[in-house]
Amino acid sequence: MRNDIVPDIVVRRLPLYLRTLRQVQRAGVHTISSEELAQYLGSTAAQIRRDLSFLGRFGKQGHGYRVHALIRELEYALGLDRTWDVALVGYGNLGQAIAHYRGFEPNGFRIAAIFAKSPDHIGQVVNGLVVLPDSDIERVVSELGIRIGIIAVPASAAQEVADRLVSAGVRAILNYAPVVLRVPVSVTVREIDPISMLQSMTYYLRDPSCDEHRSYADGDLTGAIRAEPRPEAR
Amino acid sequence: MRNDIVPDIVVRRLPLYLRTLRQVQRAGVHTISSEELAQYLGSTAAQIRRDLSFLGRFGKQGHGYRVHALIRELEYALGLDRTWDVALVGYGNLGQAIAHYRGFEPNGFRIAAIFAKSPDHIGQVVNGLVVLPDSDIERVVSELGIRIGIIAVPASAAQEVADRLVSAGVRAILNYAPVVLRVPVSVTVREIDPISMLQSMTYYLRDPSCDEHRSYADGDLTGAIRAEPRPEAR
DNA sequence: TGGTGTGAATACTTTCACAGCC
DNA sequence: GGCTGTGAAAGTATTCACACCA
Repeated sequence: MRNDIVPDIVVRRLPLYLRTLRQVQRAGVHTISSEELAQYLGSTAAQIRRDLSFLGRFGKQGHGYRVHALIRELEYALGLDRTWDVALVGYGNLGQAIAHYRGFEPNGFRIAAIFAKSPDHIGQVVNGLVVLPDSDIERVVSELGIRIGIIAVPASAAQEVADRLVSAGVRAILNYAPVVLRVPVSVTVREIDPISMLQSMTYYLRDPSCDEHRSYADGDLTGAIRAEPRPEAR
Repeated sequence: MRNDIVPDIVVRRLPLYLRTLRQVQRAGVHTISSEELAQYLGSTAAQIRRDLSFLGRFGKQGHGYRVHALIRELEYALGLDRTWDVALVGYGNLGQAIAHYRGFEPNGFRIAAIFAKSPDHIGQVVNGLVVLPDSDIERVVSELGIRIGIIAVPASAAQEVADRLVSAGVRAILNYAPVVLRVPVSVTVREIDPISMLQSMTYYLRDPSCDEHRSYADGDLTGAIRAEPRPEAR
């Protein structure tokens, strides 16, 4: 296992490799080449080989990768050979949708505490979990040793929530609020911002007539996994 | 207005600039320097100046940028000087949460049609909109001239939905399903995948003791807007 | 004086292409 | 023969640093 630092851009792609490998495994595939995997991912064989080489040498020349073994390696590298407790803050529309989402558990994440500010929400029960007042964040999160937080509160409250989570020991935050959070470098933040995504896509939609800067030349696929989807092509 | 092609990575940052500018505008600020804006964004002044220079020369030496004028320029560049109709496909937990989200309209997006597969969902009414059967996608989307789709269906159905949306004329897709969609290059796709985000963050959480590759040297902030948040620091 | 816009330098990422191995 | 792992090249993105300007 090489421990050259793995670039963050590579780390972000690893879960997609994992997801795809699990999929082909379910389909009964035991061995896969970088070329085949690239096909599934809309990526390139070279990129996949390079990315995986940051973690180690898992392939067999002439054969490709053993799907099962590679899944294990990725799970290990990503720290997914265990279950992670998560604290959810916010129980409005979005927070409730997140709390009811059934995709966390099968992927190794468990919502272990839910916090809200509104008295309407506090005390509600979801999946056997009582929604707690946000003033309990510090105590409960640190008592449970939770390292991951999900922020689903309005923008105006997000920074305060982030500060509390961090002071309670959280070191990874999934932020649904449309604000840039200020956190120490020891904390990783990932933003989910549908509005920004829509707003950046409209750049490519404006004015479908004067398209001279978008000359969709080849029949290539989007390749959502590539560094830059380049909807404007070459 | 320069029309050098704007790199996609820059296009993706423009909405964040817009969001921040609107925020400071609400706070009564009329003029802002790249340095101040960078402060708000956890970015750098040079990056902001470079990014904006792809769109034109909007600043005044010695003064900075007029907030109002810059907002207008960004709105124009992003095609946000109008309202965009959006088709939502999927009306499960997630689709319902999206349908009820109040953040689209104030940002220039309007859910103009909702489609579902399940008979339980078809016929329901939200915001005066009847949930239609997904077999209507082609007809309704093309009749309404909708160019933007949101996919909130299970992974197994996502590709088929994408194909239908595209054949109905959609050219931008916000995809909540955990699959890589195959679409023509003329279509832009942005993925929202909380599980992948969590799974990539756990990379930085494994094994808090042997931290030799993470030596959070400086007191820098996360800078979620930078190309690479580099939680592993230098 | 203070801050923009941008060449030039640096840093990072992807792709090419091939030696080496199963 | 077929496919990995990786140097080297090419391509992008960020940062520096400064001429220039209001």
